[in-house]
Amino acid sequence: MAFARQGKASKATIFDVAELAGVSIKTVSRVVNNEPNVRQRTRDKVLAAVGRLQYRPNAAARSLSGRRSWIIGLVYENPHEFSYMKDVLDGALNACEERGYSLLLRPLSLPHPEIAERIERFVTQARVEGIILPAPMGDLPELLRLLRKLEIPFATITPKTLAAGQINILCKDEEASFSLTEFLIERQHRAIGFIKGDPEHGASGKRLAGYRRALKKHGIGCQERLVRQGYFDFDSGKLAAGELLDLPQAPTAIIASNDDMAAGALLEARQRGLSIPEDLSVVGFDDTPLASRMWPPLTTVRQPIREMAETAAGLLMDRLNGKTPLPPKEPFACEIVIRESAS
Amino acid sequence: MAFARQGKASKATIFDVAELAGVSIKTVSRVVNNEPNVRQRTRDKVLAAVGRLQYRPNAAARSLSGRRSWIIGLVYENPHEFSYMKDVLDGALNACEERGYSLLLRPLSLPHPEIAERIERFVTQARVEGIILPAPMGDLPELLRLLRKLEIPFATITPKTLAAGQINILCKDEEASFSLTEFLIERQHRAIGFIKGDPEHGASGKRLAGYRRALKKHGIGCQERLVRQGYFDFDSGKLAAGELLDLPQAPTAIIASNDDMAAGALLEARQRGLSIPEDLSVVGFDDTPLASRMWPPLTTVRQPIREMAETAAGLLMDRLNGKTPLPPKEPFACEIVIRESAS
DNA sequence: ATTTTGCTTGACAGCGCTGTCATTATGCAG
DNA sequence: CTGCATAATGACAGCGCTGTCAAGCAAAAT
Repeated sequence: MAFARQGKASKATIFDVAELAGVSIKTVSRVVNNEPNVRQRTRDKVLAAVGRLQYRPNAAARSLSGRRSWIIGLVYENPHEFSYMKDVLDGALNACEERGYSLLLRPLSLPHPEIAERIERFVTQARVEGIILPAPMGDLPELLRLLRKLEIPFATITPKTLAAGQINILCKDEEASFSLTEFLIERQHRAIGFIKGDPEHGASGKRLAGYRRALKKHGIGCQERLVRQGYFDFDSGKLAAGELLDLPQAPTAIIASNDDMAAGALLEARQRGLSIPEDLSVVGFDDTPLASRMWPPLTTVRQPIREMAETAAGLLMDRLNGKTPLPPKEPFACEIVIRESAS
Repeated sequence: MAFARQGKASKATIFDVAELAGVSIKTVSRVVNNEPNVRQRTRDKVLAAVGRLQYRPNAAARSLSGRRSWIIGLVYENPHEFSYMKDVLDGALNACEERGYSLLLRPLSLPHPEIAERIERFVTQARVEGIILPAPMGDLPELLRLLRKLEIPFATITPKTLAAGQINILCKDEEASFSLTEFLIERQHRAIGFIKGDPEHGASGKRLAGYRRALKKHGIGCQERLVRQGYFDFDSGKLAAGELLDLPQAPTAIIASNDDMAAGALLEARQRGLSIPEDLSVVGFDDTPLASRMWPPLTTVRQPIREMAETAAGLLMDRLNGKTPLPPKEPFACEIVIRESAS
């Protein structure tokens, strides 16, 4: 049917559809929302009218009336190196689209003096129904307290400590780190340096634990001087690597708790004239785009961040819709990506 | 159907505030929206009540009633290397927060068979008021046609061709490329290879033009065999660099139209045993985090993407609010960041 | 045949806010 | 003081949808 569509002016409402289909608006509502107890014949009539009028329910009206905003929030620390967050974003967006939700973003820089205020405004104004908290947001007591007070359900991604009564998505960080360390041990490394991640992140402790367990299993004492603090950023990785390489008996391999720090370590080594991997092996975590673009390409651990975020968002929305949550999921598996920075 | 538990967040309504302040709801509305013609005394009373009740206007009600969604959309091509988009996102988010707007994202992968449908649904469902189109979205005829039909204002960021009657944000790509090329010429390079960007992006043509103009100015003929096609991604950069280095008289410097391709070029050179910058200089565009993390750190051009996006979003919202647009802005300036990949 | 049950459908009252327009202060010139 | 312009304020009708509840109706049960 060739309707002269006159721009946005001619927006069909539920009334128009009801009239065209010869039913009540309530029935249209039922069909559009896929509610049960509508005869197939009726459903078809309505659907036809919807198609003919290009009807799209008005989100604002739906929210106001239904007291549901169909919005979830993603609260994150805004990092310089965004690749982790990009995956989280992609996953969350995907899950939202599937279920007809919208996603609102709220970047934060930590530490933030008015976290509570900012988030309260965020939640309260847009009527956000639930929130996704990628690391390290899942471990801010003040934030968690606020969300509980507001009775806003949330889903954490790789938190340090599990949030009781909420959705928590994990991955096998400890095991991955264990395997990565063994990988190095198998290649005859005995002095393996380790650069820790930001202590605020859940992954940091687990990665360290995996490293220690592997050393122990192979009868290599873990020397504390080989373990240095980093903060998941390039500069701290470079710095920590410098300390390690300054040691009287410098390590022959360095495990950095993420790729950005590994890149820093690589640079530091380079500047000292070391060649990689001949003089020093370096490995990282996360398999960011950076890892495959560096020279030499970085051996690293790939986590299914995208899927984890998608799962987190999906379970959160299911919960908001009253579906009983599945039994707690098995943590996601990681995978070592072998490239050329270690031998 | 189970209902999401409505948190305590949604408490006071405009009625409560009106009652406490002893005025009508309309007056509360006026104060909250900063409308004129309210006596100071009254305004204070209302504000006090707002504070006491922690009142936050309900966005859905406001949208429904005011026929304004206070939402703008960001439609982007979802790239593997996200740093450009991260800056766009930060800028847009910032502008939105300042003005009380929400930002909705819609990633797309191009070419997309149902662009129009997807975007129409996006716009129409959430009642998006305006859209930000970072490159290359500003040059999709089908998309622009749709938005015009829907009467949705938009702002393009570095489009190839200016969108008439809309906001267009540009930067001095041509000049930056000119300077970058001169930088190389001053260092005695005479055979300078150029890897073009994705022809769909506005920046690609301008960067090429700047390169050509610089060669011309210095009396160096532009040899077409030194210009290769790339697509802004790592692999295409590597490939193009390979072609360039296979030439009988290979270039001594390569300009890649972005950092990701420069990284690819660097890898290719490396694999041929070339050392950078002694045997080959390589420069890029964008100053992504990658640029400073590579070895050697990349000489590149920094564009103020964040500010550009913030400006785009800001002007767009101003326009939506009936403010007369400022006279067309001067294109944003770029800056060469000199590091160690060229000499 | 009549009642019961369960499936379908519709009438209607809001949800919380803004736009419109009427009404009431207030200020100021005459 | 009076009258009139103008500033302040309020009454009220929706915006487009969903929740509630009651009514209609057909098949199953008695």
